[in-house]
Amino acid sequence: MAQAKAAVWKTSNNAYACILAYYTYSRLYMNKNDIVDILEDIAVLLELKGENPFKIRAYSGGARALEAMEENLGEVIAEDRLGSLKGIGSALVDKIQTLYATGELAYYTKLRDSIAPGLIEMLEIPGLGGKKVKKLHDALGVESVDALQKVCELGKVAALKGFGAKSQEKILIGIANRANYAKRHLWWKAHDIARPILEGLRALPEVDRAEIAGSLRRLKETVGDLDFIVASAEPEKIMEWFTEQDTIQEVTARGATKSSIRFESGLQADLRVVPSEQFAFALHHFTGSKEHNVAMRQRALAQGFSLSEWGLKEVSTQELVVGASSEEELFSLLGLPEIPPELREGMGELELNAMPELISSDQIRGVFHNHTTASDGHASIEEMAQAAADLNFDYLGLADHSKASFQANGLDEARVFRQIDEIFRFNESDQSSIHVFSGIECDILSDGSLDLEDSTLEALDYAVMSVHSSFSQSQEEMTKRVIRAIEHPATTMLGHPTGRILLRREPYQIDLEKVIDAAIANRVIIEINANPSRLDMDWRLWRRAAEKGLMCAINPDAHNTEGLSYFEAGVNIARKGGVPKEQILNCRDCAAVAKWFKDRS
DNA sequence: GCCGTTTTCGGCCCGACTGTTTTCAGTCG
Repeated sequence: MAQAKAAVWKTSNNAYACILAYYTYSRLYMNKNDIVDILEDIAVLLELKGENPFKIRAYSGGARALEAMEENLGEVIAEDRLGSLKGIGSALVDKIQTLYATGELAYYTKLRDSIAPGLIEMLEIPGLGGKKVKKLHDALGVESVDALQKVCELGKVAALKGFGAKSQEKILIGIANRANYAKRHLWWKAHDIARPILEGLRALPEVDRAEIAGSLRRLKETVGDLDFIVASAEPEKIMEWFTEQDTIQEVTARGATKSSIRFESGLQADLRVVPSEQFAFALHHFTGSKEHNVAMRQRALAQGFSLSEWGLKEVSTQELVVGASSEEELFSLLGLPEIPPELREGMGELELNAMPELISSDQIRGVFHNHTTASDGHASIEEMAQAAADLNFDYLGLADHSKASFQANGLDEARVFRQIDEIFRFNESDQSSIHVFSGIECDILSDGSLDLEDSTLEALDYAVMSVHSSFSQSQEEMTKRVIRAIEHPATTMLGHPTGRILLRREPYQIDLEKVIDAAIANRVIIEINANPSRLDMDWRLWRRAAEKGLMCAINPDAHNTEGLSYFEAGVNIARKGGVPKEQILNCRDCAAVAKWFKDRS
């Protein structure tokens, strides 16, 4: 349901008008994902209409069936095979074909027009579903969140049959916290909250096993909520411990085997306690992703089994197959090698012949692209080097800003040479337990030229080139600009290639396919900027880019000593992208790195 | 609205939890 709500939000009002105009005037066929969104919208709208729940389910089921279909939609329609998909009957065939061919659907337009947009927004309030929203609308004439707040404050909701004082209070709290609750959270911050809870759970004597599931376990860059899965024969005591954590703002559900809590940041956490024999299945199910689970269930069905969080059943007899004590065994029951959680995104991981070897943090020998007090950092060369040594690194790269980044106290030519000198003296001194490479984070100016003289860049060990200005250029201009910088002989690495700030700033327009090809052709490294708010370049692009030969560097972009530890977030992304260690510069020793800087091999 | 079929319509995934009601409806995942 959460997904259906999101879909409505996505295609509501103006957005839908844009999609419609796009397909109406472009003579393009509507793509599969837009049709899936519309089917999900219809399901939500029907819910608000108080329609037959099975009809509603038929629409969301149809959306899922369409989404899971791997073949080309145009071909399937042309060959008249749409109706043979399970979950898509004659009515949906008609609607999907109409949408595909015209981009429009009168049934949908009429349905949308009959429902106040405010009602869809009301579904975002926890505890309110289609039926309750309909009741609030029918009984009290409520058509917006604002109106709902007013009737709650007047006590009218509590007087409604089926509601009560508690429901009214919950709605008011839900309205007040709506922005927070809808938020996603950076993996790094969510992990900080989750780790002590997981450790606490594991320390309880009643707990056999405990894991964190969901997108946190899959190492997604942002996380919606936390899912803890625990194996135990005594759920009561675990529930008690979980719901009495002092970091909790609110307990939103507390049952015998399932509880939900909310932290001050708005982050929600669910805990499920299952018997030990179900643990592997529950952990796998709640780790997801949804797409991965769909693919797994399809594979099971093809072998005569039905897979769920409870276990693996024989379809013909409905009897449980022999259990699995681990996820590895679960995968093996379906003839698969164990797929690491971070690869479970429904992106063809079931079809991989061999699982890629994923790197680990202890293979990282050092990091590049970090700042000192010379520009906008908060620690000196010595302090940063000591912090790097404390992390057991063999080397540290320092890359302060160049002069165009005036706001960051960027270095001009003279200051660059002074810093090179300081780093040289540091490396020669007794206090250096690790080697410091002298680098720069040089601005790529708006025309693609570089912010420092060639002779200055050549005096450095390496140079990271980054865009820090003119973000609103067209995709064509930006792509050309960045590729020009990549083609400069002094360029060692490209910094944060899209400039995105997660949950805050969209990436700038850039054709990364072309950028990747140019980087490969020029032996230029693209970084994984490991700042938890960036994680740029995105993991979704890495598998294919690495297969084509792109080199990677994991760069914490640290502005203080603590920031060096962000490299762990970059390791997560390299794992998720399946980048092999041979193509990660940080996995090489100091001499090999120096060699790469010299001749790029 | 889909499916399967005893072909013309009945059943549809389901368990956990909350709140309101006192046996159940609605929400959530």
